[in-house]
Amino acid sequence: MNRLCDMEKAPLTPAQRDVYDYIKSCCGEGRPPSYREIQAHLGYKAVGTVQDHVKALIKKGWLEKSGLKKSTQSRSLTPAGITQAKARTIPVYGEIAAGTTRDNPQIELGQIPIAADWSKGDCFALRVRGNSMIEVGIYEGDFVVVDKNTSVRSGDIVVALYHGETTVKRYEKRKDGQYLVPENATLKPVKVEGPFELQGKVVGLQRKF
Amino acid sequence: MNRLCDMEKAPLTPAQRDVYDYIKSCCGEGRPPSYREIQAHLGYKAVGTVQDHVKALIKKGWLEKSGLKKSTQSRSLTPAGITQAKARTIPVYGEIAAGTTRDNPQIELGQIPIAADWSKGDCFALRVRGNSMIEVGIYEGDFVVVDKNTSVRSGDIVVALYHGETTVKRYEKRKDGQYLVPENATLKPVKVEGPFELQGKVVGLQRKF
DNA sequence: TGTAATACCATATATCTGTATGGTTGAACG
DNA sequence: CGTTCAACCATACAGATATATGGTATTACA
Repeated sequence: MNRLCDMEKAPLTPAQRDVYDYIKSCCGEGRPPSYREIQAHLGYKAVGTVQDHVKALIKKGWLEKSGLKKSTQSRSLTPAGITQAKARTIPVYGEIAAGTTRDNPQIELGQIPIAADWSKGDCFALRVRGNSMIEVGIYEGDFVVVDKNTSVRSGDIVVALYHGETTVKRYEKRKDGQYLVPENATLKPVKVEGPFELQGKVVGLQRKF
Repeated sequence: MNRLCDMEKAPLTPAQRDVYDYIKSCCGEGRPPSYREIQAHLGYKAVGTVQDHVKALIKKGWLEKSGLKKSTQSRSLTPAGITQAKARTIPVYGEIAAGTTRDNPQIELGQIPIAADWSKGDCFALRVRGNSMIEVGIYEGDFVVVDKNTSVRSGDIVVALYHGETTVKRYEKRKDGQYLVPENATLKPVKVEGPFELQGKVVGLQRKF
């Protein structure tokens, strides 16, 4: 299989790839490694060996030093191209519980990045349960990105809290009241009666296969 | 609107929240800060102040030290309980042209962020055209995230270049040959004959509403 | 009044970390 | 043959880093 991008980078030697892979994996798990951690992991007997490889990797454009100042360069090695550019991270909730009071808190499952241009406002992500929206391509397990502050109009897909349950539905304002409409032929629209809360408008979706 | 998260932990004092927020933001941008970086950022005149707050944050369960050994604890402070999402930007191609040579380069439409844990390998995003995969929730206009290096197995959703066209399909290896199978009842599987190329495996999807 | 908690400051130190310097070995190349 | 280069090893050191110790001032509380 040919390579479609990253052609500008010079190819790596096996030893260099080992070093690069380890640095990359460390960064993915939290923080960049120190030179001596790389040394230990790959079984070298000298730091200088790591220095040589890192120097080569930087020269070839595979690594960058995030440390701006010379004074704070400890653990600053990161793979080039992994940037925070125009991304922002938002919290992921497994479930939006009723009330959301101090006694009934939200559980944050993690953080996911979204493109900054998806929304300017206050957002969160919600893991979708159920198949009520499969006809618009929203599946169980997907993460919907929800904007809390955008005003909701009739026809928008929303996250609503109703009868103590959080659901993703299409919101419709009809003559005889408000409706939460599923996009699944086997389910029927629900007329909203009593208290309910619009948690926000769905502005995006992410799915991991 | 009310706050949806982080209520289960003991509440933070304003000073503690400042420290926590800074650590969290640093982790999102690449690497955890050192005590002295926290000190400088918040304008303290002593490291001990930071020590006190960090100690309190750990005790209350807001922070964790990822450094397992006592010997390597530099820059090991990370928010507890949440897997810090590393954002990674990948190029978006509108179309994957045949050949992909130096004379026929890829046109990069932009960059989008993905969670770094989606894939370790070389990735790109592709804007989906057509409705051949609507039954697995891939719609026109969606961005599929494609991993170039992951090995493709029968049954995977792939991006393939065939007859000069780039398509998203399910790849199947049958007794009588290779097939590109659409997930749309109105379309039929295509048996691959002649040259074709697997551009990569679809590992994720993003949609903007 | 005593005591505990918060929020600071000042100083000291063992260890970690990046970097510099110089050397060895073996393969590739003209 | 000499040269280059990748891939190592050994040692040294200035500055960064986490940590420990011991302060002061304020507030809250019983």
